[in-house]
Amino acid sequence: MSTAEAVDADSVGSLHQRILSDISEKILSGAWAPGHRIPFEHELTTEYSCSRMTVNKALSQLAKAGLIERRRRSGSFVRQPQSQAAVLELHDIRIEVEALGLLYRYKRLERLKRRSNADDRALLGLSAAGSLLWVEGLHFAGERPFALEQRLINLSAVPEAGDEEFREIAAGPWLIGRVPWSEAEHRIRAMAADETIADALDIDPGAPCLVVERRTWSAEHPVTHVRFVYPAESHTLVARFTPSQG
Amino acid sequence: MSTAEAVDADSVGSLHQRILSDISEKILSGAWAPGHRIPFEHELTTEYSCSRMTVNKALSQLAKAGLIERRRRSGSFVRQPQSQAAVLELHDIRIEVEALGLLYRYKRLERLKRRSNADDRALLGLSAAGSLLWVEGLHFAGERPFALEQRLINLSAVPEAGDEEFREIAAGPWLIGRVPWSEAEHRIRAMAADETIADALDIDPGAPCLVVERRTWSAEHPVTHVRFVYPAESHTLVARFTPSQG
DNA sequence: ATGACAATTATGTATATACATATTGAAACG
DNA sequence: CGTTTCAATATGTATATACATAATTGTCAT
Repeated sequence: MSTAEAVDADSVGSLHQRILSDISEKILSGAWAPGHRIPFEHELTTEYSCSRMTVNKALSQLAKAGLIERRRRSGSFVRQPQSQAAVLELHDIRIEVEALGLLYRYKRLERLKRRSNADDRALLGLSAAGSLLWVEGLHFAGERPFALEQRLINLSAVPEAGDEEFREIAAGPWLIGRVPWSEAEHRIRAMAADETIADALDIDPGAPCLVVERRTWSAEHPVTHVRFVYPAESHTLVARFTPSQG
Repeated sequence: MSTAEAVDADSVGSLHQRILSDISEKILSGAWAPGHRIPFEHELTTEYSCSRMTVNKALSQLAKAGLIERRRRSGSFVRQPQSQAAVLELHDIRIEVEALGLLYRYKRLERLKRRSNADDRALLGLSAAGSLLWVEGLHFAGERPFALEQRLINLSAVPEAGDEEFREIAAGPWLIGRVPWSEAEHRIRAMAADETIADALDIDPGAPCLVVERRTWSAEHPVTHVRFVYPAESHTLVARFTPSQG
Protein backbone atom coordinates (compact mmCIF):
# COMPACT_ATOMS: atom_id res chain seq x y z
CA MET A 1 0.00 0.00 0.00
CA SER A 2 2.60 2.45 -1.04
CA THR A 3 0.70 4.60 -3.45
CA ALA A 4 -2.76 5.67 -2.61
CA GLU A 5 -4.23 5.66 -6.04
CA ALA A 6 -7.91 6.26 -6.10
CA VAL A 7 -8.62 8.29 -3.06
CA ASP A 8 -12.20 8.88 -3.93
CA ALA A 9 -15.35 8.91 -2.00
CA ASP A 10 -16.61 5.47 -1.73
CA SER A 11 -13.81 4.62 0.56
CA VAL A 12 -11.20 3.07 -1.58
CA GLY A 13 -8.08 3.54 0.39
CA SER A 14 -8.75 1.36 3.37
CA LEU A 15 -7.17 -2.01 3.39
CA HIS A 16 -10.33 -4.01 3.62
CA GLN A 17 -11.77 -2.05 0.72
CA ARG A 18 -8.72 -2.96 -1.28
CA ILE A 19 -9.09 -6.63 -0.52
CA LEU A 20 -12.72 -6.28 -1.47
CA SER A 21 -12.02 -4.64 -4.79
CA ASP A 22 -9.16 -6.98 -5.62
CA ILE A 23 -11.37 -9.99 -5.21
CA SER A 24 -14.38 -8.41 -6.90
CA GLU A 25 -12.13 -7.57 -9.81
CA LYS A 26 -10.94 -11.12 -10.16
CA ILE A 27 -14.46 -12.44 -10.05
CA LEU A 28 -16.06 -9.92 -12.38
CA SER A 29 -13.20 -10.19 -14.84
CA GLY A 30 -13.71 -13.90 -14.95
CA ALA A 31 -10.23 -14.69 -13.68
CA TRP A 32 -11.92 -16.55 -10.89
CA ALA A 33 -14.80 -18.46 -12.41
CA PRO A 34 -17.89 -19.57 -10.53
CA GLY A 35 -17.00 -22.43 -8.25
CA HIS A 36 -13.43 -21.25 -7.84
CA ARG A 37 -12.18 -21.50 -4.29
CA ILE A 38 -11.06 -18.23 -2.82
CA PRO A 39 -7.90 -18.33 -0.72
CA PHE A 40 -8.57 -19.07 2.92
CA GLU A 41 -8.73 -16.20 5.32
CA HIS A 42 -5.37 -17.06 6.80
CA GLU A 43 -3.79 -17.13 3.34
CA LEU A 44 -5.12 -13.68 2.55
CA THR A 45 -3.94 -12.65 5.96
CA THR A 46 -0.36 -13.35 4.96
CA GLU A 47 -0.82 -12.06 1.42
CA TYR A 48 -1.98 -8.67 2.64
CA SER A 49 -0.15 -8.93 5.92
CA CYS A 50 -3.09 -7.91 8.01
CA SER A 51 -5.25 -9.50 10.66
CA ARG A 52 -7.89 -12.11 10.04
CA MET A 53 -10.61 -9.71 11.14
CA THR A 54 -9.81 -7.40 8.26
CA VAL A 55 -9.92 -10.20 5.73
CA ASN A 56 -13.04 -11.55 7.37
CA LYS A 57 -14.84 -8.23 7.05
CA ALA A 58 -14.07 -8.04 3.35
CA LEU A 59 -15.15 -11.60 2.64
CA SER A 60 -18.29 -11.25 4.72
CA GLN A 61 -19.23 -8.23 2.71
CA LEU A 62 -18.70 -10.08 -0.55
CA ALA A 63 -20.85 -12.89 0.74
CA LYS A 64 -23.55 -10.41 1.69
CA ALA A 65 -23.39 -8.89 -1.75
CA GLY A 66 -23.93 -12.35 -3.19
CA LEU A 67 -20.67 -12.60 -5.09
CA ILE A 68 -19.25 -15.44 -3.05
CA GLU A 69 -20.52 -18.19 -0.86
CA ARG A 70 -18.85 -19.19 2.39
CA ARG A 71 -18.87 -22.58 3.99
CA ARG A 72 -17.29 -23.56 7.24
CA ARG A 73 -14.42 -25.89 7.01
CA SER A 74 -14.55 -25.78 3.18
CA GLY A 75 -13.77 -22.18 2.53
CA SER A 76 -15.25 -19.52 0.28
CA PHE A 77 -16.26 -19.95 -3.34
CA VAL A 78 -17.29 -17.79 -6.25
CA ARG A 79 -21.02 -18.08 -6.56
CA GLN A 80 -22.89 -19.01 -9.65
CA PRO A 81 -23.96 -15.80 -11.32
CA GLN A 82 -27.25 -15.04 -9.68
CA SER A 83 -27.32 -11.32 -9.66
CA GLN A 84 -26.07 -9.57 -12.71
CA ALA A 85 -25.01 -6.02 -13.02
CA ALA A 86 -27.49 -4.24 -15.17
CA VAL A 87 -26.25 -2.32 -18.10
CA LEU A 88 -28.52 0.57 -18.62
CA GLU A 89 -28.60 2.46 -21.81
CA LEU A 90 -29.45 5.95 -20.90
CA HIS A 91 -29.61 7.94 -24.06
CA ASP A 92 -29.02 11.56 -24.50
CA ILE A 93 -32.30 13.28 -23.74
CA ARG A 94 -32.20 15.16 -27.00
CA ILE A 95 -32.04 11.89 -28.89
CA GLU A 96 -34.90 10.47 -26.88
CA VAL A 97 -37.06 13.47 -27.56
CA GLU A 98 -36.24 13.58 -31.23
CA ALA A 99 -36.94 9.88 -31.51
CA LEU A 100 -40.47 10.76 -30.49
CA GLY A 101 -40.63 13.14 -33.43
CA LEU A 102 -40.85 16.15 -31.15
CA LEU A 103 -38.87 19.35 -31.13
CA TYR A 104 -36.16 19.34 -28.52
CA ARG A 105 -35.31 22.44 -26.56
CA TYR A 106 -33.23 23.10 -23.48
CA LYS A 107 -33.59 26.03 -21.15
CA ARG A 108 -31.34 26.89 -18.27
CA LEU A 109 -33.14 27.80 -15.08
CA GLU A 110 -30.27 28.51 -12.76
CA ARG A 111 -26.50 28.56 -12.67
CA LEU A 112 -24.35 29.08 -9.60
CA LYS A 113 -20.67 28.78 -8.87
CA ARG A 114 -19.83 28.06 -5.26
CA ARG A 115 -17.68 26.10 -2.86
CA SER A 116 -18.83 22.60 -2.15
CA ASN A 117 -20.66 21.90 1.08
CA ALA A 118 -20.98 18.55 2.79
CA ASP A 119 -24.07 17.55 0.79
CA ASP A 120 -22.35 18.32 -2.48
CA ARG A 121 -19.34 16.30 -1.51
CA ALA A 122 -21.52 13.39 -0.55
CA LEU A 123 -23.27 13.48 -3.91
CA LEU A 124 -20.10 13.83 -5.91
CA GLY A 125 -18.06 11.51 -3.77
CA LEU A 126 -15.44 14.09 -2.96
CA SER A 127 -13.33 14.05 0.12
CA ALA A 128 -12.05 17.62 0.12
CA ALA A 129 -13.85 20.89 -0.36
CA GLY A 130 -13.48 22.70 -3.64
CA SER A 131 -15.13 24.80 -6.25
CA LEU A 132 -18.13 23.52 -8.14
CA LEU A 133 -20.84 24.55 -10.54
CA TRP A 134 -24.54 24.02 -9.92
CA VAL A 135 -26.77 24.06 -12.96
CA GLU A 136 -30.50 23.52 -13.17
CA GLY A 137 -32.30 23.28 -16.46
CA LEU A 138 -35.37 22.02 -18.24
CA HIS A 139 -35.57 19.72 -21.24
CA PHE A 140 -38.60 20.23 -23.45
CA ALA A 141 -40.32 17.90 -25.85
CA GLY A 142 -42.28 20.20 -28.07
CA GLU A 143 -44.07 22.56 -25.73
CA ARG A 144 -44.13 20.19 -22.81
CA PRO A 145 -41.46 19.92 -20.12
CA PHE A 146 -39.88 16.51 -20.52
CA ALA A 147 -37.31 16.36 -17.74
CA LEU A 148 -35.85 18.54 -15.04
CA GLU A 149 -32.09 18.40 -14.71
CA GLN A 150 -30.15 19.33 -11.59
CA ARG A 151 -26.42 19.04 -11.92
CA LEU A 152 -23.25 19.47 -9.93
CA ILE A 153 -19.95 19.75 -11.78
CA ASN A 154 -16.69 19.32 -9.98
CA LEU A 155 -14.60 22.25 -11.15
CA SER A 156 -11.42 20.72 -9.78
CA ALA A 157 -11.83 18.00 -12.37
CA VAL A 158 -13.24 20.16 -15.15
CA PRO A 159 -12.10 23.75 -14.57
CA GLU A 160 -13.07 24.95 -18.03
CA ALA A 161 -16.73 24.25 -17.24
CA GLY A 162 -16.61 27.28 -14.99
CA ASP A 163 -16.47 29.54 -18.05
CA GLU A 164 -19.51 28.01 -19.68
CA GLU A 165 -22.93 29.52 -19.32
CA PHE A 166 -24.96 26.42 -20.27
CA ARG A 167 -27.76 28.70 -21.32
CA GLU A 168 -28.88 26.93 -24.45
CA ILE A 169 -26.86 23.78 -24.35
CA ALA A 170 -27.21 21.22 -21.58
CA ALA A 171 -24.13 20.36 -19.58
CA GLY A 172 -24.39 16.66 -20.44
CA PRO A 173 -23.48 16.82 -24.13
CA TRP A 174 -20.87 19.47 -23.37
CA LEU A 175 -19.17 17.27 -20.82
CA ILE A 176 -19.32 14.18 -22.97
CA GLY A 177 -17.36 15.91 -25.67
CA ARG A 178 -14.66 17.02 -23.28
CA VAL A 179 -14.28 14.56 -20.45
CA PRO A 180 -13.76 10.89 -21.15
CA TRP A 181 -15.59 9.13 -18.37
CA SER A 182 -14.52 5.80 -17.06
CA GLU A 183 -17.32 4.84 -14.79
CA ALA A 184 -20.83 5.79 -13.84
CA GLU A 185 -23.32 4.86 -11.21
CA HIS A 186 -27.03 5.26 -11.58
CA ARG A 187 -29.64 5.51 -8.92
CA ILE A 188 -33.18 5.17 -10.05
CA ARG A 189 -36.22 5.69 -7.93
CA ALA A 190 -39.75 6.93 -7.86
CA MET A 191 -40.72 10.08 -6.05
CA ALA A 192 -43.72 12.28 -5.49
CA ALA A 193 -43.27 15.68 -7.07
CA ASP A 194 -42.79 18.47 -4.56
CA GLU A 195 -43.89 22.03 -5.19
CA THR A 196 -40.72 23.04 -6.99
CA ILE A 197 -40.63 20.05 -9.27
CA ALA A 198 -44.34 20.14 -9.96
CA ASP A 199 -44.02 23.77 -10.90
CA ALA A 200 -41.08 23.23 -13.20
CA LEU A 201 -42.56 20.20 -14.93
CA ASP A 202 -46.08 21.56 -15.00
CA ILE A 203 -47.63 18.63 -13.22
CA ASP A 204 -49.59 18.26 -9.99
CA PRO A 205 -47.75 18.23 -6.69
CA GLY A 206 -47.65 14.66 -5.43
CA ALA A 207 -47.70 13.20 -8.93
CA PRO A 208 -45.29 10.27 -9.33
CA CYS A 209 -41.96 11.00 -10.97
CA LEU A 210 -39.10 8.89 -12.12
CA VAL A 211 -35.77 10.09 -10.78
CA VAL A 212 -32.49 9.05 -12.33
CA GLU A 213 -29.29 10.14 -10.66
CA ARG A 214 -25.93 9.61 -12.26
CA ARG A 215 -22.48 9.99 -10.82
CA THR A 216 -19.62 9.95 -13.25
CA TRP A 217 -15.94 9.41 -12.69
CA SER A 218 -13.05 10.02 -14.98
CA ALA A 219 -9.84 8.33 -14.04
CA GLU A 220 -10.85 8.05 -10.41
CA HIS A 221 -11.91 11.69 -10.23
CA PRO A 222 -15.54 12.50 -9.60
CA VAL A 223 -16.71 14.64 -12.48
CA THR A 224 -20.39 15.29 -12.15
CA HIS A 225 -23.58 14.36 -10.38
CA VAL A 226 -26.78 14.84 -12.26
CA ARG A 227 -30.38 14.23 -11.34
CA PHE A 228 -33.08 13.89 -13.96
CA VAL A 229 -36.68 14.07 -12.89
CA TYR A 230 -39.24 12.77 -15.38
CA PRO A 231 -42.99 12.99 -15.02
CA ALA A 232 -44.05 9.39 -14.59
CA GLU A 233 -46.58 9.10 -17.36
CA SER A 234 -44.27 10.36 -20.04
CA HIS A 235 -41.32 8.17 -19.60
CA THR A 236 -40.14 4.61 -19.36
CA LEU A 237 -36.53 3.61 -19.10
CA VAL A 238 -35.48 0.64 -21.11
CA ALA A 239 -32.45 -1.41 -20.26
CA ARG A 240 -31.38 -4.48 -22.11
CA PHE A 241 -28.58 -6.77 -21.18
CA THR A 242 -27.10 -10.18 -21.50
CA PRO A 243 -25.59 -12.26 -18.73
CA SER A 244 -22.24 -12.74 -20.41
CA GLN A 245 -20.12 -10.53 -18.27
CA GLY A 246 -16.77 -11.63 -19.55
CA MET B 1 -34.46 -3.99 27.93
CA SER B 2 -35.45 -2.46 24.65
CA THR B 3 -37.91 -3.86 22.22
CA ALA B 4 -37.97 -7.19 20.54
CA GLU B 5 -39.57 -9.70 22.72
CA ALA B 6 -40.55 -11.78 19.73
CA VAL B 7 -37.23 -11.88 17.99
CA ASP B 8 -37.90 -15.51 17.26
CA ALA B 9 -34.39 -16.11 16.18
CA ASP B 10 -34.89 -13.67 13.34
CA SER B 11 -32.97 -14.42 10.23
CA VAL B 12 -29.90 -14.54 12.36
CA GLY B 13 -29.65 -14.47 16.08
CA SER B 14 -26.45 -12.53 16.23
CA LEU B 15 -26.36 -9.36 18.22
CA HIS B 16 -25.23 -7.05 15.48
CA GLN B 17 -28.01 -8.34 13.26
CA ARG B 18 -30.45 -7.47 15.98
CA ILE B 19 -29.13 -3.95 16.33
CA LEU B 20 -29.34 -3.65 12.57
CA SER B 21 -32.91 -4.79 12.34
CA ASP B 22 -34.03 -2.75 15.33
CA ILE B 23 -32.76 0.42 13.74
CA SER B 24 -33.93 -0.44 10.22
CA GLU B 25 -37.35 -1.07 11.65
CA LYS B 26 -37.48 2.29 13.39
CA ILE B 27 -36.43 4.10 10.25
CA LEU B 28 -38.64 2.27 7.79
CA SER B 29 -41.63 2.53 10.09
CA GLY B 30 -41.11 6.26 10.29
CA ALA B 31 -40.58 6.26 14.04
CA TRP B 32 -37.24 7.88 13.34
CA ALA B 33 -37.85 10.48 10.69
CA PRO B 34 -35.21 11.74 8.25
CA GLY B 35 -32.78 13.96 10.09
CA HIS B 36 -33.30 12.15 13.37
CA ARG B 37 -30.08 11.59 15.23
CA ILE B 38 -29.34 8.00 15.96
CA PRO B 39 -27.93 7.28 19.42
CA PHE B 40 -24.16 7.51 19.53
CA GLU B 41 -22.19 4.32 19.31
CA HIS B 42 -21.31 4.45 22.98
CA GLU B 43 -24.98 4.89 23.91
CA LEU B 44 -25.96 1.84 21.88
CA THR B 45 -23.04 0.11 23.47
CA THR B 46 -24.63 0.46 26.88
CA GLU B 47 -28.16 -0.12 25.59
CA TYR B 48 -27.21 -3.47 24.11
CA SER B 49 -24.38 -4.03 26.53
CA CYS B 50 -21.87 -4.96 23.88
CA SER B 51 -18.64 -3.53 22.54
CA ARG B 52 -18.35 -0.54 20.28
CA MET B 53 -17.07 -2.71 17.45
CA THR B 54 -20.34 -4.58 17.35
CA VAL B 55 -22.40 -1.42 17.22
CA ASN B 56 -19.99 0.05 14.70
CA LYS B 57 -20.41 -2.89 12.36
CA ALA B 58 -24.18 -2.55 12.41
CA LEU B 59 -24.15 1.19 11.83
CA SER B 60 -21.55 0.95 9.09
CA GLN B 61 -23.73 -1.53 7.30
CA LEU B 62 -26.73 0.76 7.55
CA ALA B 63 -24.62 3.58 6.17
CA LYS B 64 -23.54 1.37 3.30
CA ALA B 65 -27.13 0.50 2.63
CA GLY B 66 -27.87 4.22 2.47
CA LEU B 67 -30.39 4.35 5.27
CA ILE B 68 -28.28 6.53 7.52
CA GLU B 69 -25.52 9.02 7.16
CA ARG B 70 -22.58 9.17 9.53
CA ARG B 71 -20.53 12.20 10.37
CA ARG B 72 -17.55 12.35 12.63
CA ARG B 73 -18.03 14.31 15.74
CA SER B 74 -21.73 14.88 14.94
CA GLY B 75 -23.04 11.35 14.99
CA SER B 76 -25.29 9.34 12.70
CA PHE B 77 -28.53 10.53 11.18
CA VAL B 78 -31.44 9.14 9.25
CA ARG B 79 -30.86 10.28 5.72
CA GLN B 80 -33.04 12.81 3.99
CA PRO B 81 -35.44 11.28 1.48
CA GLN B 82 -33.58 13.17 -1.24
CA SER B 83 -30.45 11.22 -1.22
CA GLN B 84 -31.78 8.41 0.87
CA ALA B 85 -31.95 4.92 -0.44
CA ALA B 86 -32.17 1.41 0.51
CA VAL B 87 -29.97 0.06 -2.19
CA LEU B 88 -31.78 -2.33 -4.37
CA GLU B 89 -30.20 -4.39 -7.08
CA LEU B 90 -32.01 -5.79 -9.99
CA HIS B 91 -31.94 -9.35 -8.97
CA ASP B 92 -32.01 -10.93 -5.64
CA ILE B 93 -34.54 -9.23 -3.43
CA ARG B 94 -33.70 -11.55 -0.58
CA ILE B 95 -30.11 -10.38 -0.49
CA GLU B 96 -31.12 -6.75 -0.43
CA VAL B 97 -33.60 -7.29 2.35
CA GLU B 98 -31.11 -9.21 4.43
CA ALA B 99 -28.49 -6.54 3.88
CA LEU B 100 -30.81 -4.32 5.88
CA GLY B 101 -30.71 -6.84 8.66
CA LEU B 102 -34.37 -7.60 8.21
CA LEU B 103 -36.03 -10.92 7.96
CA TYR B 104 -36.89 -11.84 4.39
CA ARG B 105 -40.10 -13.63 3.68
CA TYR B 106 -42.01 -14.45 0.54
CA LYS B 107 -45.68 -15.15 0.38
CA ARG B 108 -47.61 -16.27 -2.63
CA LEU B 109 -50.84 -14.44 -3.19
CA GLU B 110 -52.15 -16.15 -6.27
CA ARG B 111 -51.25 -18.87 -8.74
CA LEU B 112 -53.10 -19.70 -11.88
CA LYS B 113 -52.44 -21.97 -14.84
CA ARG B 114 -54.14 -20.90 -18.03
CA ARG B 115 -53.87 -20.47 -21.76
CA SER B 116 -52.21 -17.26 -22.89
CA ASN B 117 -54.36 -14.42 -24.09
CA ALA B 118 -53.32 -11.59 -26.34
CA ASP B 119 -52.04 -9.43 -23.48
CA ASP B 120 -49.91 -12.24 -22.13
CA ARG B 121 -48.42 -12.87 -25.52
CA ALA B 122 -47.60 -9.22 -25.92
CA LEU B 123 -45.85 -9.16 -22.57
CA LEU B 124 -43.94 -12.35 -23.16
CA GLY B 125 -43.29 -11.70 -26.81
CA LEU B 126 -44.98 -14.87 -27.97
CA SER B 127 -46.54 -15.33 -31.34
CA ALA B 128 -48.64 -18.40 -30.72
CA ALA B 129 -51.03 -19.28 -27.91
CA GLY B 130 -49.93 -21.76 -25.28
CA SER B 131 -50.04 -22.72 -21.65
CA LEU B 132 -48.64 -20.38 -19.02
CA LEU B 133 -48.43 -19.85 -15.31
CA TRP B 134 -49.45 -16.65 -13.58
CA VAL B 135 -48.00 -16.08 -10.11
CA GLU B 136 -48.47 -13.13 -7.81
CA GLY B 137 -46.56 -12.82 -4.58
CA LEU B 138 -45.31 -10.45 -1.96
CA HIS B 139 -41.75 -9.97 -0.71
CA PHE B 140 -41.48 -8.85 2.89
CA ALA B 141 -38.75 -7.01 4.75
CA GLY B 142 -39.46 -7.80 8.36
CA GLU B 143 -43.16 -7.15 8.80
CA ARG B 144 -43.33 -4.65 6.00
CA PRO B 145 -44.22 -5.43 2.38
CA PHE B 146 -41.14 -4.71 0.30
CA ALA B 147 -42.21 -5.51 -3.22
CA LEU B 148 -45.14 -6.92 -5.11
CA GLU B 149 -44.30 -9.43 -7.81
CA GLN B 150 -46.52 -10.33 -10.74
CA ARG B 151 -45.14 -12.96 -13.03
CA LEU B 152 -45.95 -14.84 -16.19
CA ILE B 153 -44.05 -18.02 -16.93
CA ASN B 154 -44.12 -19.54 -20.38
CA LEU B 155 -44.82 -23.22 -19.76
CA SER B 156 -43.84 -24.15 -23.28
CA ALA B 157 -40.31 -23.08 -22.41
CA VAL B 158 -40.30 -24.31 -18.81
CA PRO B 159 -42.87 -27.09 -18.48
CA GLU B 160 -41.60 -28.26 -15.09
CA ALA B 161 -42.61 -24.92 -13.57
CA GLY B 162 -46.18 -26.07 -13.91
CA ASP B 163 -45.65 -28.57 -11.11
CA GLU B 164 -44.28 -25.98 -8.71
CA GLU B 165 -46.49 -24.28 -6.18
CA PHE B 166 -44.21 -21.28 -5.49
CA ARG B 167 -45.86 -20.99 -2.14
CA GLU B 168 -42.82 -20.19 -0.02
CA ILE B 169 -40.13 -19.70 -2.62
CA ALA B 170 -40.31 -16.97 -5.23
CA ALA B 171 -40.25 -18.01 -8.85
CA GLY B 172 -37.18 -15.89 -9.57
CA PRO B 173 -34.59 -17.91 -7.64
CA TRP B 174 -36.25 -21.12 -8.79
CA LEU B 175 -35.97 -20.17 -12.44
CA ILE B 176 -32.41 -18.93 -12.15
CA GLY B 177 -31.29 -22.31 -10.90
CA ARG B 178 -32.98 -24.11 -13.76
CA VAL B 179 -33.10 -21.97 -16.85
CA PRO B 180 -29.97 -20.43 -18.26
CA TRP B 181 -31.10 -17.13 -19.62
CA SER B 182 -29.41 -15.44 -22.49
CA GLU B 183 -30.98 -12.04 -22.55
CA ALA B 184 -33.19 -9.76 -20.55
CA GLU B 185 -34.92 -6.48 -21.06
CA HIS B 186 -35.93 -4.14 -18.31
CA ARG B 187 -38.50 -1.44 -18.30
CA ILE B 188 -38.40 0.91 -15.41
CA ARG B 189 -40.93 3.57 -14.63
CA ALA B 190 -42.74 5.41 -11.90
CA MET B 191 -46.40 4.87 -11.27
CA ALA B 192 -49.09 5.92 -8.87
CA ALA B 193 -50.34 3.01 -6.80
CA ASP B 194 -53.83 1.89 -7.72
CA GLU B 195 -56.22 0.33 -5.22
CA THR B 196 -54.93 -3.19 -5.66
CA ILE B 197 -51.28 -2.30 -5.35
CA ALA B 198 -51.84 0.09 -2.46
CA ASP B 199 -53.70 -2.64 -0.67
CA ALA B 200 -51.02 -5.26 -1.21
CA LEU B 201 -48.14 -2.98 -0.28
CA ASP B 202 -49.96 -1.29 2.55
CA ILE B 203 -49.50 2.23 1.21
CA ASP B 204 -51.88 4.99 0.18
CA PRO B 205 -53.56 4.84 -3.21
CA GLY B 206 -51.85 7.34 -5.48
CA ALA B 207 -48.52 7.00 -3.69
CA PRO B 208 -45.57 6.85 -6.08
CA CYS B 209 -44.15 3.43 -6.84
CA LEU B 210 -41.18 2.23 -8.78
CA VAL B 211 -42.07 -0.41 -11.33
CA VAL B 212 -39.49 -2.73 -12.81
CA GLU B 213 -40.56 -5.09 -15.54
CA ARG B 214 -38.27 -7.76 -16.87
CA ARG B 215 -38.59 -10.02 -19.87
CA THR B 216 -36.20 -12.89 -20.08
CA TRP B 217 -35.25 -15.08 -23.00
CA SER B 218 -33.39 -18.32 -23.08
CA ALA B 219 -32.02 -19.29 -26.45
CA GLU B 220 -34.59 -17.23 -28.32
CA HIS B 221 -37.47 -18.57 -26.27
CA PRO B 222 -39.38 -16.18 -24.06
CA VAL B 223 -39.20 -17.56 -20.56
CA THR B 224 -40.83 -15.17 -18.18
CA HIS B 225 -42.17 -11.69 -17.73
CA VAL B 226 -42.10 -10.27 -14.25
CA ARG B 227 -43.21 -6.99 -12.79
CA PHE B 228 -41.92 -5.75 -9.46
CA VAL B 229 -43.69 -2.88 -7.76
CA TYR B 230 -41.81 -1.11 -4.97
CA PRO B 231 -43.13 1.58 -2.69
CA ALA B 232 -41.17 4.63 -3.73
CA GLU B 233 -40.09 6.14 -0.50
CA SER B 234 -37.79 3.43 0.67
CA HIS B 235 -36.24 1.90 -2.40
CA THR B 236 -33.69 2.85 -4.97
CA LEU B 237 -32.26 0.90 -7.84
CA VAL B 238 -28.56 1.06 -8.32
CA ALA B 239 -26.70 0.25 -11.48
CA ARG B 240 -23.04 0.77 -12.10
CA PHE B 241 -21.21 0.40 -15.34
CA THR B 242 -18.24 1.34 -17.41
CA PRO B 243 -18.42 2.56 -20.98
CA SER B 244 -16.23 -0.15 -22.45
CA GLN B 245 -19.03 -2.45 -23.37
CA GLY B 246 -17.08 -4.29 -26.01
C1' DA C 1 -16.50 -52.37 5.03
C1' DT C 2 -19.07 -49.38 7.92
C1' DG C 3 -20.85 -46.59 11.34
C1' DA C 4 -19.72 -43.86 15.48
C1' DC C 5 -17.01 -40.58 17.32
C1' DA C 6 -13.28 -37.50 17.99
C1' DA C 7 -9.91 -34.29 15.92
C1' DT C 8 -9.06 -30.78 12.82
C1' DT C 9 -10.11 -26.82 10.35
C1' DA C 10 -12.35 -22.57 8.55
C1' DT C 11 -15.58 -19.54 9.35
C1' DG C 12 -18.84 -16.65 12.71
C1' DT C 13 -19.14 -13.52 16.24
C1' DA C 14 -17.67 -10.96 19.93
C1' DT C 15 -14.29 -8.58 23.02
C1' DA C 16 -10.78 -5.02 24.37
C1' DT C 17 -7.61 -1.95 22.64
C1' DA C 18 -5.18 1.49 19.86
C1' DC C 19 -4.46 5.11 16.97
C1' DA C 20 -6.11 8.00 12.89
C1' DT C 21 -9.13 11.52 11.16
C1' DA C 22 -12.81 14.75 10.58
C1' DT C 23 -15.69 18.13 12.75
C1' DT C 24 -17.31 20.97 16.25
C1' DG C 25 -17.06 24.54 19.64
C1' DA C 26 -14.62 27.47 22.39
C1' DA C 27 -10.59 29.93 23.72
C1' DA C 28 -6.83 32.80 22.19
C1' DC C 29 -5.24 36.07 19.18
C1' DG C 30 -4.50 39.88 15.87
C1' DC D 1 -14.91 41.29 14.84
C1' DG D 2 -13.13 37.94 12.33
C1' DT D 3 -9.63 34.44 12.23
C1' DT D 4 -6.59 30.98 13.93
C1' DT D 5 -5.58 27.43 17.12
C1' DC D 6 -6.56 23.77 19.84
C1' DA D 7 -8.81 20.38 22.56
C1' DA D 8 -12.75 17.41 22.78
C1' DT D 9 -15.48 14.10 20.57
C1' DA D 10 -17.46 10.53 17.43
C1' DT D 11 -16.51 7.86 13.92
C1' DG D 12 -13.03 4.92 10.85
C1' DT D 13 -9.98 1.34 10.67
C1' DA D 14 -6.98 -1.92 12.29
C1' DT D 15 -4.97 -5.10 15.76
C1' DA D 16 -4.78 -9.39 18.80
C1' DT D 17 -7.50 -12.51 21.08
C1' DA D 18 -11.14 -15.77 22.42
C1' DC D 19 -14.53 -18.98 22.04
C1' DA D 20 -18.54 -20.95 19.27
C1' DT D 21 -20.15 -23.56 15.41
C1' DA D 22 -20.34 -26.25 11.28
C1' DA D 23 -18.30 -29.44 8.18
C1' DT D 24 -14.81 -32.49 6.77
C1' DT D 25 -11.37 -35.90 7.77
C1' DG D 26 -9.24 -39.51 10.29
C1' DT D 27 -9.53 -43.25 13.48
C1' DC D 28 -11.25 -47.01 15.79
C1' DA D 29 -14.37 -50.53 17.22
C1' DT D 30 -17.73 -53.52 15.57
